[in-house]
Amino acid sequence: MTSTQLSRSEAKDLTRRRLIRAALSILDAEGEAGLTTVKVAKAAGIAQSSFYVHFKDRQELLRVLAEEGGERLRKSMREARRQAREHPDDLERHRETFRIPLEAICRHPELLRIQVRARHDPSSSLREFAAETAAAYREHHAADLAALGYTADNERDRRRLEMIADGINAATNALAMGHLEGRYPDLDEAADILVALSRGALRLLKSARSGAGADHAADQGVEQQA
Amino acid sequence: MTSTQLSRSEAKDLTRRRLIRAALSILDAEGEAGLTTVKVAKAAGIAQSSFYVHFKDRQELLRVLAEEGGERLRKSMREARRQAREHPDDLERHRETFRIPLEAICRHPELLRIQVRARHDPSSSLREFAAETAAAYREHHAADLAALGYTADNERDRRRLEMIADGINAATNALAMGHLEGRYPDLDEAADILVALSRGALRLLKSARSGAGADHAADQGVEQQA
DNA sequence: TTTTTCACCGATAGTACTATCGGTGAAATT
DNA sequence: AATTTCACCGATAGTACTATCGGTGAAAAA
Repeated sequence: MTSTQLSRSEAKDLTRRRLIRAALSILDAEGEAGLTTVKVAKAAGIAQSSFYVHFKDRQELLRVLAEEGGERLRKSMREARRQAREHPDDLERHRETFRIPLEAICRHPELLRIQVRARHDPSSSLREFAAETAAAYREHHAADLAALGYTADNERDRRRLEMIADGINAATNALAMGHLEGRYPDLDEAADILVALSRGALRLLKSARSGAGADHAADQGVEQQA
Repeated sequence: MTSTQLSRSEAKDLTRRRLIRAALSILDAEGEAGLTTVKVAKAAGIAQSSFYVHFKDRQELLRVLAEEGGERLRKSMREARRQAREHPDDLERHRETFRIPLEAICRHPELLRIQVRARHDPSSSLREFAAETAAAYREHHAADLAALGYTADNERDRRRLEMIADGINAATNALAMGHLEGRYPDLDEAADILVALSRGALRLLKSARSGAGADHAADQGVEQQA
């Protein structure tokens, strides 16, 4: 009953969408090694040879998946930032900055899984994409922290801010994964942990501004001042 | 000139070691998909068919690699803890707790890479091993934090401690990777960041003990708690 | 010395996949 | 209505890998 007589190009486009959707699902479920033209075509309901009507070769499918996935991720991140910024309360904004990415990951865990996997697999065709995505995440998170009022105005602080963002980012992924695996039932609690982690690190950053030169010799005095 | 007439079993053992060494190197360089009996045998200097003299099949090689890798990792971790505990000074010990794992990772980055990769690859034969290793890391880190004086004596605190350990662990990996990629030249600085991150989170843990009004979690009425 | 063992070899059957090719019928164009 | 286009099909060549098999010579055992 659904078929409203499709034009040829509409039908082709639909098939292409089915292929991509099937590929994404297989990629998540079986990994890049399990993503074969046979499986994708079968899952999309066409002959294996017809796969090549839509993609030049297997590589091109991977490339398209990377673009699509990247676009979804970026969109998801933009939306998350927008939401977080809306909160008027300072503390609440800080917390939202961490809770929303957690939720975003939990909404599309397959994208993160695929990205993390590709990032560490030297044989992956998606490696470049994964590296870019990871870098974008770092910068994104660094910008978030900066938006919370922790500006870095010299080289050392900028590097530290990037390290903190990198670490918080990794922790966010780990906690989101733990939540999905059922180990951490409460996402809000995970957000609290992230807020607490970032507080400690950002205190280091703040105090660094007042301190003098020597790299880590300085932090011996850091301890916990009021 | 090196050959001191080896006995047959000695020669076989040597070949086996060569196979394992070659396999580990290929696994790191090309990923699990690139690890073929052809490549491993060739790299070890024997015929492809002779591979089966040493291993029942490809799976068994993977299994052995997982065991060997796991053993090395555990040994490395044990040693790291031992060293960290030796430091008499409190602050220094806290710092060593984070610096030493960083160094351990940098000494054997291939083991972490392989583990992380396997952990996120559903098609990996090493997945179970990777999951166990990751769990061991979490517990290990939680124990380290407990050793620093942050005991968790109720269910909520234990769960939080585990989350913190998980997050710190992920951050440790991320910073070590960043160091290896050349983004963070100074490992000591990375250790400082980790100390700072943990400080903030552990403060949350402490304050939880003193009672009611922690940051935000309290308002959820979170607790069941006997 | 004679016999047995066995680590290693080359050849090859079997499997799974990628990518191409010519054919087909319905949609689109003329 | 006649013609062209093209999404899809089945068949298949080509490639890369796994795993087995019988053979060989030197070490080990008798």
